Amino acid sequence: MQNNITMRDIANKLGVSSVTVSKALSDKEGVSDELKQKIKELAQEMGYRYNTAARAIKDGYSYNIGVVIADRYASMTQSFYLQFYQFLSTALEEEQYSGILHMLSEEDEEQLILPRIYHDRKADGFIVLGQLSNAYISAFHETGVPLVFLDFYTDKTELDYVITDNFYGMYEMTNYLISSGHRELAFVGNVHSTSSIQDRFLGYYKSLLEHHIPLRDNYIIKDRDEKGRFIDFVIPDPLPTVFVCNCDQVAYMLIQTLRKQGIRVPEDCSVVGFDNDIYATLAEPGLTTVEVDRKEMARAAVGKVLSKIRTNATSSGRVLVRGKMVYRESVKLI
Amino acid sequence: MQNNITMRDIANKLGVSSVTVSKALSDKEGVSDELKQKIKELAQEMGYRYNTAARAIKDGYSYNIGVVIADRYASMTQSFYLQFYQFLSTALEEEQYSGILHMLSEEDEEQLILPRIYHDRKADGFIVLGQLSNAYISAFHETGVPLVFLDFYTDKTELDYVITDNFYGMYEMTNYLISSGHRELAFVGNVHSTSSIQDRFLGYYKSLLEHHIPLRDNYIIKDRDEKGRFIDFVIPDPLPTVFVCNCDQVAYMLIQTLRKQGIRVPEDCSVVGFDNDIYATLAEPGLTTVEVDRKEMARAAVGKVLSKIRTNATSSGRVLVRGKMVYRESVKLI
DNA sequence: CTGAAAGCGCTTACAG
DNA sequence: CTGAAAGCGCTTACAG
Repeated sequence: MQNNITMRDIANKLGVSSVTVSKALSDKEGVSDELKQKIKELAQEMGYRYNTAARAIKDGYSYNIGVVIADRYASMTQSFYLQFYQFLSTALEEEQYSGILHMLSEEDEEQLILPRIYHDRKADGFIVLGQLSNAYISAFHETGVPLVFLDFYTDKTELDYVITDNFYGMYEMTNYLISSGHRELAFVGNVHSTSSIQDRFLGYYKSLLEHHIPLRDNYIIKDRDEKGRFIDFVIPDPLPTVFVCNCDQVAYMLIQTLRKQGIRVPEDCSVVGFDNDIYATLAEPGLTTVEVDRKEMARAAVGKVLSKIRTNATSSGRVLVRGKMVYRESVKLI
Repeated sequence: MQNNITMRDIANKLGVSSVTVSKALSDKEGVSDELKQKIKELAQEMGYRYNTAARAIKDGYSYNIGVVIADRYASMTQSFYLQFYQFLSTALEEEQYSGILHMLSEEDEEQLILPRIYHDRKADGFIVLGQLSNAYISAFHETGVPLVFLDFYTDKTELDYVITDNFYGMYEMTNYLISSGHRELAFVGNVHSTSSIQDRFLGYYKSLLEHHIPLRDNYIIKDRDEKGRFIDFVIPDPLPTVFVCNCDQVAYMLIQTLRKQGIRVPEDCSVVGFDNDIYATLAEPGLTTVEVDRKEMARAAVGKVLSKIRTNATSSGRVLVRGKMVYRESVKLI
């Protein structure tokens, strides 16, 4: 170890007690401003570093939050989750907390092996980012450790979720398309794959209902199987005027498929996405899409897990964070 | 807090001392196998969780390693770094360590503010993933905390680096292109931007030298400015037979630029990349490239930082990890 | 405004 | 094979 300066070392140098140093460094009452100042300066000078472990052993808090992401999301969804982590990290720092990122392997998920940081008490609570198996979620929840699920939800009502308002976002998007003159709107996504896709679909459907546009079977196009592996699109004939894709990546892939068939976007048909991630700008033309407000979601998740830790509250529920429309060139006005 | 079972609780239930429980749970000598077994079972049953903080305060180790990534890499290079972190995380877990991921903001980097986890002693050592400013690197190094730099290096010889063998990888790639009949090879990348690009360029140049192919000024094409922001390509006329790009993303963007000018790949000219990241398969045609062995690099970085922590060694040096060629359709044999 | 005492949960000698 | 004692670095009452 490079330096092991303790409060006592500082105290000795100044001829005061370590209690006084402790109070000074954490800005507590009961030390004269003058002494406080002197102590802080000396601490800085001696390269003192606060020993979190010592505090942890007293108050029982590690001041760390575990962030759990399944391995498979690391490769699949690009920088999406790393950026999410970044926002979490920023929100945590504001509360003097640190994030311990735990990548959950498929084996551990299947065998219901909780993160080591749980068993080591290295984290006071956990934020689970992205859908996991129900069995794993239950196992985790049963430990009683403060837990918030981010970016997905399940049918378990006793848990806490922070999600983007998928339903409302897609509802708004579909309303926009209809107001742009579209009447033949296909949805692209496997409705049985994730709760996000399901809700986006329902938002789309609500808009259709409100506008008395019938839902047509061949206008619901699968993009992946139940395990999340992408499959080939079945392009309906006749073509809809717009493809409402459940996410930008799928919109991106769809445009490629269409191009191969000689169908131009948006001249021959329009395409929209959801997320406003890298694929939205990678696509040609750029995608009209719904931006997920990850910053706000991160903030909400951190707030929730910290309040569970602090108040031991068992209140649960879903927090819906509103997204916002981003307009680009992939939609033709009719 | 949900559960606060301590070793003493277990000891009391069994009528033994907490010392015995401590020994049993950490598989130390001096407890009969029978008792050991009983203690472990009861611990499991009572939902005992090991209190790392208590150990930390004794031996001075947090059993955490800080992983520092600059914010800007989160958005720029896709899942590349998250996957890197995943490998680091796996390697750390094997050593009973956890990773604390710290996203470094641009302000903190400029103002030389070290990560909170450093000041909190929450980590025993650090792995810095991706290039940072020299001033920041120096400030970090001067603290004396065990430190390993991953995926880049600088001219400071007293530091530890783990990098991919950029030089050798690009040398091998260029050799392959020349053996495929190419004689007009342009390099795409700003040689003054990062050490990786510079080394890849030098590997390319070494191959040219060995084959007595002259280096031509207009065949060195800038892809970004010194700050790393991408700029428009200046396509040379006449066209080279192959563009040797410093990374897959740039190869991807170049192909798009070429396509707009009506130049087909690989029919009219070939393009190769480096990294084998998402852009290698996103590109059409798929890119022939060099795969970086991030798993091995992660393992090497973890090994190095842990040995610095454990032995307090000050030995330093560069570890070069070999990449491997990946052949796809973007190269035409001449 | 300042400090002596006790204790957080564990581990490390050491004694039996 | 088992356990009493001391101590890691801090904070929290409490006394002066």
